[in-house]
Amino acid sequence: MGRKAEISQEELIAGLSRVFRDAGYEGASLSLLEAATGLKKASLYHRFPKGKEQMANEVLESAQQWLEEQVLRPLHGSAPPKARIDAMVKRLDQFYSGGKQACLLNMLSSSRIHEGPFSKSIRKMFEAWVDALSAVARDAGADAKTAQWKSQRVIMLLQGSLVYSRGIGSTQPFRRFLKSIPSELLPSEGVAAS
Amino acid sequence: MGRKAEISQEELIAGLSRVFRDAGYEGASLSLLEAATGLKKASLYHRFPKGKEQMANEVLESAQQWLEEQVLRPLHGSAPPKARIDAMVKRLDQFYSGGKQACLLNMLSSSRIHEGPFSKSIRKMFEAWVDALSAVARDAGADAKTAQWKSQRVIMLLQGSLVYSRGIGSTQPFRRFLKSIPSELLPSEGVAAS
DNA sequence: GTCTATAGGAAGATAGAC
DNA sequence: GTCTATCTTCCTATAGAC
Repeated sequence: MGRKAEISQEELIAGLSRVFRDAGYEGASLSLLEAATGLKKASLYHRFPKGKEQMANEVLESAQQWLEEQVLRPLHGSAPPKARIDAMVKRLDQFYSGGKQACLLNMLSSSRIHEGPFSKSIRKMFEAWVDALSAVARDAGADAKTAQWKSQRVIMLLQGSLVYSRGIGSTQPFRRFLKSIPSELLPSEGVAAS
Repeated sequence: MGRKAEISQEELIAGLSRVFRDAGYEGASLSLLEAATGLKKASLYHRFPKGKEQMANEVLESAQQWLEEQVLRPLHGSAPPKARIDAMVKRLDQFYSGGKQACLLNMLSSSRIHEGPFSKSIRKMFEAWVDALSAVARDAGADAKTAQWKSQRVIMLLQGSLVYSRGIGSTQPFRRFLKSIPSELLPSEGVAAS
């Protein structure tokens, strides 16, 4: 076991993640992954024997873990709805670098690799996220159906604002969306829960 | 000049478009493009001497033309706001095959090809679309700022609903979004314009 | 655990027959 | 205008030295 400046597992995944997020699965060539991690192809294969697909899978798992710990857990907490939402907004702003970084769930859901080895994880993440948001909306007084609907809208607006921001070359739509999240999920003025 | 069952320019572009829309730029290999069009690589190069990038460009131009003729023109028309919106909804449903087909503006805006030969077209299409929607919202009584805001939301929801639909493997979010467009753009009950 | 070197194949692109 | 055949480059993946 060598010592020296071996790259940490965390930094490694972070580097790979950056590439997958802005090039997509097919666009993420081993050369780009080399450049982003500072590791040579052969070294990447040492850590990920099953190659690029395994790299993408571990990046996705890492994102899943981040989502659960940093977003879903706070959302399911017992703080007031507004506080839970504010916590999520803060994390999202960091995670997407204020709108400059794309979402893995978008970038990995096309990959023509036999209809998708990532599909299942992606679907589960979307569903868990919507569920967590629904819980907040219900706690804020919405009925189940309304809560679900509002939550799906927030997820769609998140994805859409990232696509739109990238498309027009400005992070403004994403940042505006972040600020609008509370009003998307919480009841409008004067509507109190029972 | 041979006769026979030569593929029409329209069908050709349609075939290429399908591939770019569900595989993205990097994922759209010449083999896939061959399969989708029935033309061999060399024949594709005969029609598109600059190769794949030109194919993507012409597909994008064709989408732009579709957008202008089928969506922007009706939106800028003189029919009642609700009718103009309904016309757009109908076209969108066809164009995205009820949510089964992705949007070029999303799928082509990552391509790592020197920061994007498509960026300019994509930005212009987004902007033109938002402008057209804004015109409708203003005609329905919204002030300029509100109209712009609502229009951007519709575009984000469109993109987001497609991403989300693909992610969870169901077209339901897209179809629900389509039905919600009028209420997104038009003033809510009882709020009359001056 | 990381590297250089290279195998093996698929990708984008071209030449030239028909 | 379309094809088969070929070229070159890039990609994924492996072998083996250190």
